[in-house]
Amino acid sequence: MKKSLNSNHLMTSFKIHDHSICSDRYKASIKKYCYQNNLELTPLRQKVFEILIRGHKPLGAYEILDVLSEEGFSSSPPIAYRVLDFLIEKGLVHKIQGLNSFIACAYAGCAHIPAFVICRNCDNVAEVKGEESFPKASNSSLDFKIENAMIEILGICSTCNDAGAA
Amino acid sequence: MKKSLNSNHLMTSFKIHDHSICSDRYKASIKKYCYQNNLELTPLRQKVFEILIRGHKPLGAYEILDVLSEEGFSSSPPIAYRVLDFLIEKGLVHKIQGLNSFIACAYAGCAHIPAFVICRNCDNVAEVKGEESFPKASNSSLDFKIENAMIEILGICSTCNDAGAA
DNA sequence: CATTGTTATGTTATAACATTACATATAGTA
DNA sequence: TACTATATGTAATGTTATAACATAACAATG
Repeated sequence: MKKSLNSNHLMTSFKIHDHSICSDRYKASIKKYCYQNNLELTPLRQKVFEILIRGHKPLGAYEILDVLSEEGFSSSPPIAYRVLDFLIEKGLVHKIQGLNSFIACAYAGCAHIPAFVICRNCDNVAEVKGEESFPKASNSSLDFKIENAMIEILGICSTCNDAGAA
Repeated sequence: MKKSLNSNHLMTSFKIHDHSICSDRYKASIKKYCYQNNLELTPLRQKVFEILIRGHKPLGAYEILDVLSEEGFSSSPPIAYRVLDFLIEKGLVHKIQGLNSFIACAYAGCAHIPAFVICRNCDNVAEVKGEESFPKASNSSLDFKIENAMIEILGICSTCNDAGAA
């Protein structure tokens, strides 16, 4: 069985780890996805994605703009929002509504309902597959046609918990 | 067994119904809750809550402010946000993150993880209990201490679906 | 009954997040 | 060449939310 990107993602997001491994996986993942789907991975798009995968913390649009500005790119708001819209539409990035912020998809190219596990202490976020963790969110007995779902779980990760965070 | 407030809530939110029944239930519910918990249910708080329970559509803070203004109340932003913060803190109102809007709690006084079923056509929203519909959101095998969750299910309600909404 | 403390309300200004509308650039192609 | 589509650039504006400060209303206490 093929191992999906970051199959042990939940553990790594909240732990000290060699992030270059994550980073390389994300990069390979977006390149492959864009190539297979004939999507233009322009320098700007690549840059925004690269900024997002520097860590496991979601970034706000204006944080992304600050980094773009520092690194020589244009940085008026639509620059970020347009690229983010593109990446979100293609399923390469998700928006975390509760934080008004954005995070690279951990399962790009793999149909899923995203669910996020958010540590309120260290701000790291792990993505898990909603349909596995919360089956009813995608397959419900409700008299309702489900199209999409937002699942955001808040709390304290084990690392912060062990360190005694309130 | 005691019937909880709006046990058939999911059905009524999306259907034509005698809303005065819902309305009376919400009002009784907040009064009882405030009385039991020694909370001041001031005219402003009562008004904001009353505005929210006029229908099953969540309202944005500025929509609430417009109504307050029309109906002779002060209407600078903090007026609404402060009352909403109070009502949210007490569990009488929830914020729907995906819509930047607010809705009265259907299960006030009853500990629960709220989950929302949102029709993208008619904008009505039904609240269901997250821990019943999505048990893993509250009781997880994840190595993570869950404190809260936001579950928002998007799609088309049966009424809109039957009416042929795209 | 004056003082103090507390909770709630009121107002201005501004921060933070997001979009509209329009201009320019670039690449492919009839 | 000129037409088309896509991507990027920029100014202005819209929307959502909070900070900071001032006042009102009321209860508790000496």
